[in-house]
Amino acid sequence: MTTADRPSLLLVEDDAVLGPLIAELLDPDYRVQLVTNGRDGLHHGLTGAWDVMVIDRGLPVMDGIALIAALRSKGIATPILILTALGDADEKIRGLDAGANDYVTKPFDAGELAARLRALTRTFPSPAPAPVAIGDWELDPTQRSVRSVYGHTVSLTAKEGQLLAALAAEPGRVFTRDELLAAYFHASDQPGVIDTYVHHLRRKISKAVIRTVHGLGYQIGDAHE
Amino acid sequence: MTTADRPSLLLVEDDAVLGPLIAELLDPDYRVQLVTNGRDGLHHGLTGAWDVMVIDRGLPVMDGIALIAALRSKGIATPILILTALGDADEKIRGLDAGANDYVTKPFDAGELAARLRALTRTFPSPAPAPVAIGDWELDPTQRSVRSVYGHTVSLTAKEGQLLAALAAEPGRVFTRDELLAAYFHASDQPGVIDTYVHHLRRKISKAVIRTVHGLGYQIGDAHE
DNA sequence: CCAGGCGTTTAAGAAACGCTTAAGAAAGTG
DNA sequence: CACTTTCTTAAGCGTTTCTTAAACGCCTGG
Repeated sequence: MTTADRPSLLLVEDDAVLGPLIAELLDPDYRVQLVTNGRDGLHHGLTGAWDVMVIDRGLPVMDGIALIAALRSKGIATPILILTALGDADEKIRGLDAGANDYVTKPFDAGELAARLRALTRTFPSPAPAPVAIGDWELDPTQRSVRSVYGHTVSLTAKEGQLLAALAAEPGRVFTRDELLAAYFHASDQPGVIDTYVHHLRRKISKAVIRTVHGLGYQIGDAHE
Repeated sequence: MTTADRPSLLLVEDDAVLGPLIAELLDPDYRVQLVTNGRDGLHHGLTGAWDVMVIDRGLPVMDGIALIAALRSKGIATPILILTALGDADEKIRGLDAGANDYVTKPFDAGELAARLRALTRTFPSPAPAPVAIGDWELDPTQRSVRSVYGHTVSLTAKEGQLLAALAAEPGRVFTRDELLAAYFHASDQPGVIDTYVHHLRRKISKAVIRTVHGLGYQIGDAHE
């Protein structure tokens, strides 16, 4: 997962034409995930770490208002913008009071939508991703450092952090050098780079954290204990 | 300051009829202070502790957009709603990008305005103007000076104070240059400005206060144990 | 047990990044 | 309006990080 990318946006829109259109419209500025009904919206909204959500008022399976109320009741504080054809004042009041932060009616101006999204993301800084546990250590991706269970903190470089995060993402799985290379380094790099960074990590953290699988690659934790 | 009463609302509206009308409309839910020009708006906005502001787009003495930009550049983060007759998309974009959080066009529905204000005040649970401790230093709430534990006082410029306050607001968190830039400087500024102010702060206060995280940004406190 | 492959460790050049300085532009002040 | 302070840009230089490469040691199959 790349960290310093565009903000992530969850778009819940059932219209088969409008959905992809809006997604494309927002694509230059956001990493857009499009889902087409309320149930999927709820699932993604609860499980993903979104910077902002755009939700259609009228949705199949689960209504937009109900979706927002459900998300808010679960403690999701992500800014939400309602996008809908229903423009009368009572509808707006109901949507905003359900927990939405803004309300835009179709037809909408693309620039205005973008500006309103900017205003929302500006005031709600993205929540920090959760730290990853690795044996006796804890990796904080936002800070690029690992802290041992007894308070000692070691700071990592960008590549060291990416490599460690990649391995820790699926404990027990063996990653080949080529997999790691393709995901986090330049395509032109030699597979030997990985060895070098594994060495750096072992020196900084502890030798036992990363295990070598001879002839295959590297692995973290969870072998057969 | 703020009692456990209704939230405080600063209304900047020059129309002699509409101003008192809106004030009366909002009176059941807010403690409304009405001023009728941009200069007074700026003065009240800077000196008072407001929960939310409603600002007219077209104002005598100082334009609404200019007023908002001025408030934001001084570090005022209070939610702002623009209320205006100018409804075309470009105007909205300009207003929102100047730092407003919402934009309502006249004629407006009273219930919708109230709902949008609720959405704004709900999401911003009122600022906490507490003095901030930074290592051996204490940052004055006015953000214009720091005092060391042994009485020595150093005065800061506005930007220096804002930068330090931003970093100190979340000790341990790493802020990227872009985050700091977006929050407290003009959008057109180069990220390098941050480096310059970090240098100024380190010279005025002490080198150890602000930590560099290579490739990411800057951080205060909470890293070396 | 030996040989060849594979992994580990070091070192060093290249590239990216941050620090510092200086100077012009803008804003504030009397 | 002139003066001072503050803000912003840009460029040179030093440091950290990235990548390559080569020497050395360990593992595994025959």
